[in-house]
This record gives sequence, structure tokens and C-alpha cells, in this order.
Amino acid sequence: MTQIRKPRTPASPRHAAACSRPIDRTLDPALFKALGDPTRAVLVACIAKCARPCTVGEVAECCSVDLSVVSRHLSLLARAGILEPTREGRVVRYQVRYASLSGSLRAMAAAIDECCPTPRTRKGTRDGCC
Amino acid sequence: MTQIRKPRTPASPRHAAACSRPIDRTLDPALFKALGDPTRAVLVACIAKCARPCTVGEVAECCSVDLSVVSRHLSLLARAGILEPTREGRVVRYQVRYASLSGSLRAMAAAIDECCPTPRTRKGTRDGCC
DNA sequence: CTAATACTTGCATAATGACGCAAATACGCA
DNA sequence: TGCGTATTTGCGTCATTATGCAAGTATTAG
Repeated sequence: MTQIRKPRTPASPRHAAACSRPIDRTLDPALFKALGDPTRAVLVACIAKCARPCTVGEVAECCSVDLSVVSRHLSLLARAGILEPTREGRVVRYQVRYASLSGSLRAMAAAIDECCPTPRTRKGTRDGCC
Repeated sequence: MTQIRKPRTPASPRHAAACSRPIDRTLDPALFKALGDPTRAVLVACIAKCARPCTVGEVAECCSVDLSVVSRHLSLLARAGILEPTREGRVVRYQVRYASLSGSLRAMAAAIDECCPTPRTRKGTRDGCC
């Protein structure tokens, strides 16, 4: 009978690069890049904690950068799928796409674990695996 | 009696910025920045899929950039806690810190959900929440 | 010790990105 | 329509960073 699970681990990085795995689709540099800026991370955390759609002006009060900068950051975060913009009269409110964001992060975590040769039967904390 | 769970949601982003939550400590820009470069993301995925400690030279064969660039990227990823370097004679092997990395991502996911006002009783896919 | 292999580091260059200011645009209201 | 408020966009500047090449360092083999 043929192998049932897990496409066998490639012998070398060169070979590994050729074989497709969930991690290839999941580990999205664009998402990471969006959250990789300290200012943006603060903005996201701020809006997330506020737990409601916030206007650009409101958010700008949280950090020391210019409002125009905040506007650009929020726009970028929205383009990255992290925030959801809503025009409401003359204000624009941004809110965190909680489920989408945490879902992406969890999918990445799963994709990474999926590559780990030792399935770590729950609670295992050992890093590296082979 | 006093409130039992969840520090009540702040009224404004300004107020939100002041109240500390898990997301503040968890959403680490440094980690995101490290994974935010496309080349580095490829390197991490490659080593992860290979599922064993890989040498710098081996990894360099996976991508089109110079070996010195790969060396720098791997070093940076190690400093970010994503890879674990091991000197082995004259080669240096890097391996993914699977548990640490997926653990961080899951912690972030949890911290984000923790902020979401609607607990989404399992399977909920709705974004935004209030 | 010398040579060869594996990796790292110095340096210059080019690209990217964050920022502030000022001007432009969008929208509601009188 | 004209005004005021809210946000976006153009532009210049400064800092960071990705990259390649060449030189330097580390480690093993002869």
C-alpha cells in the first residue's frame, strides 16, 4: 500500500523548496510586513482593545505621529486585510478583522507545526525536532 | 460585587491605548519584521519543510540571492528567535524553532480574540464584532 | 603550517519605507 | 453654493534595509 499521510520530508533544502506545503501559502510576507512596523502594531492593538470601529482622528490621538501618517498606516492595514474600513458620513471608521486576523495567525501556526517531524503530542515544548 | 471577567472595553482609542492587555505584549513588531521580507519567508518555509537543521550553503541553493545575503538573513532570523543556529565543525546549521514560532503566533491569535467583544462561541466566522 | 572549505563581515549602492507639512478631496450642514 | 470638519494625497527628506562583491575569519584536512 502507498503512504497514507505526510509527504515524506525532503532530503535537502533544495528539494524542500520544490515541494509544496501549506506553509508556502500561509506564511504571507505581506501580512507580516504590515504588522512589522512598531507604529502600526500600536495602532492595531489600540483599535483591537477599543473593540469598536474607530475614526482616523480618534486613533491619531493615541500615538505621536501626524494624522496623515496614521491615515496612511490604517489604509495600508486595511489593504493587508487586517482592518476593515467603513465610511460613515464624513468619518471613516476602521475596525480590526478579529476572526480573519487570528485565523490567519493560527493557520500559520498549524502550517509550521505540520512541517515539524515530531508531532509533539500535546504540551511538548521542545523546539527543533529532528 | 465587582466585575468578574474582562476589564471593560475602553470608550475611545485614547483610553484604549492606556489600558494594558495581552495583545500589547504579544503583538511583537520585531517578529513580524523578521518574517516580513519575502526572501526570509521563503528561507523559513524552506528550512521548515526540510525538517532538519540545514547549512547556510544548502539553504542558499534554494533561492537566487547571494550566499552572503542568505547568511545575513539566517543570522537575523536567529536573532529574532525564529531559527536556532548550531555550529557543527565548519558548517553552521539553522533549524526552525517550530514550537516557539507557532506558539507565538497562537498567542497572538488568542490575544486578538481576547479583545473581541463577541466571544464567537466556536466556529463563528463573523469579523468585527460590535 | 598551509590549503581548502564554510561562513561572516565591510563597504558601496539602490530601493524601500516612515514621516511631516501643505494642498486636495469628501461629506454634511447652513 | 459655500463653509467647516474629516480624511487622503503629493512631495521632499531622512533612515533603514536588501543586495552583491570582495576581503576576512573559522575550522578541518594534509
